[in-house]
Amino acid sequence: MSADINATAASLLGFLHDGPMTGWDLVARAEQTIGPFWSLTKSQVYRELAYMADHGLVTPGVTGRRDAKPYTITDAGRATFAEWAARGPGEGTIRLPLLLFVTLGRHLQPGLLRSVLSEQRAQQAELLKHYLGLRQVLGELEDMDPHVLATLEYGITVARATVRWIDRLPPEVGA
Amino acid sequence: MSADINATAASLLGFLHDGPMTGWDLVARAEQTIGPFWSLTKSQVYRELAYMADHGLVTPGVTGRRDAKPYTITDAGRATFAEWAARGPGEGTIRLPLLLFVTLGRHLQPGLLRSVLSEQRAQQAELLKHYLGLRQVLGELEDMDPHVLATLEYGITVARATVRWIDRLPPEVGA
DNA sequence: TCATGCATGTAAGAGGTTACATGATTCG
DNA sequence: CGAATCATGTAACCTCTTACATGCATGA
Repeated sequence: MSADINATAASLLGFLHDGPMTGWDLVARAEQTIGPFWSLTKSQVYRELAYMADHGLVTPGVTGRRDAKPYTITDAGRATFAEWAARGPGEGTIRLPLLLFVTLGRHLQPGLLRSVLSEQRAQQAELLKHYLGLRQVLGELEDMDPHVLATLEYGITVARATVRWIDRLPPEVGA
Repeated sequence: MSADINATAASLLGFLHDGPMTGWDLVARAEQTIGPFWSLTKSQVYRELAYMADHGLVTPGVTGRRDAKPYTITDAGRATFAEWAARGPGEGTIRLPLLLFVTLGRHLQPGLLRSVLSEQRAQQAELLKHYLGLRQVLGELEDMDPHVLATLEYGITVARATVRWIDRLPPEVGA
């Protein structure tokens, strides 16, 4: 019946439940709230917005400052989103070159894997620190959505697990 | 100088360091060793193998049983792989609809998020059990590559972390 | 006024998925 | 003999990334 949408478009409809937003806003919002687990590029966003406007899932509002064009979700949009959500989250995509490096470790030049791992450890530790600071700040806000906090918590969990995993790697790895 | 390859092709070259393999073998190998963290489809594999054969990075051997065509990595292939590896692992891609669901939790029909989370918990717990069994078996093998074991360990770490994360989610999530 | 940030969009190409088509071999 | 598995490949399509092009607004 209603228009077919992909996961990217669906996520935009999801964000639009909070009120009208421009393409720019949507990119920023996604980046801030689920950045690492749900990437979006502006090209995708503008394309999906155009498609959805064509199909009546969103309606463009009056152009504001700097050509900003806010889109509002329609009833059809909400219905389409609900249908999409009812199908459940699919499998998702994970492609971690770091893990590929580890798997192929014995075919890499000596030392490369070790240096890659230690760099990665530093990055993850930094990220973890950043997340913890964010949790501190956001946790004190009055009407903070617990769902957004839960996503942050996942980031913390995974970053911490990754650091520990690197620390506990046996010395043969990368030797 | 040498041919430009993408990460997918590079991973195939990596696997081919272990000896000649057919496209079919490569898909199976990837699936078994880094399945969840490095997905490959056969279409991609056959495409990249053809491209690499064109550029002298691999050479097809004589067709064996059932049209099986084994590819052997060449010196140029090894050099190209080493160059690719020297550039380090890039950022990777992660796109988890589950996290999107959590983020958008308050816009989902009542109960949906909770049921999705409990299903996910069951899946992860199952996966964890599977990994632990695998570790048991592989750990006892004599000449098991510690790098492959390390990848498995990452899977265990992340699955465990995910289960705990779900268990510790505050009751407001999905309420 | 000049750099920076806001804001939209197009074009081209690379990468990835799905469906289709074909046939050999093995095992029960 | 029939089903399952091995094995290769093509075609169409969708999705995603990168580079390019344009211009308004703000603040130093």
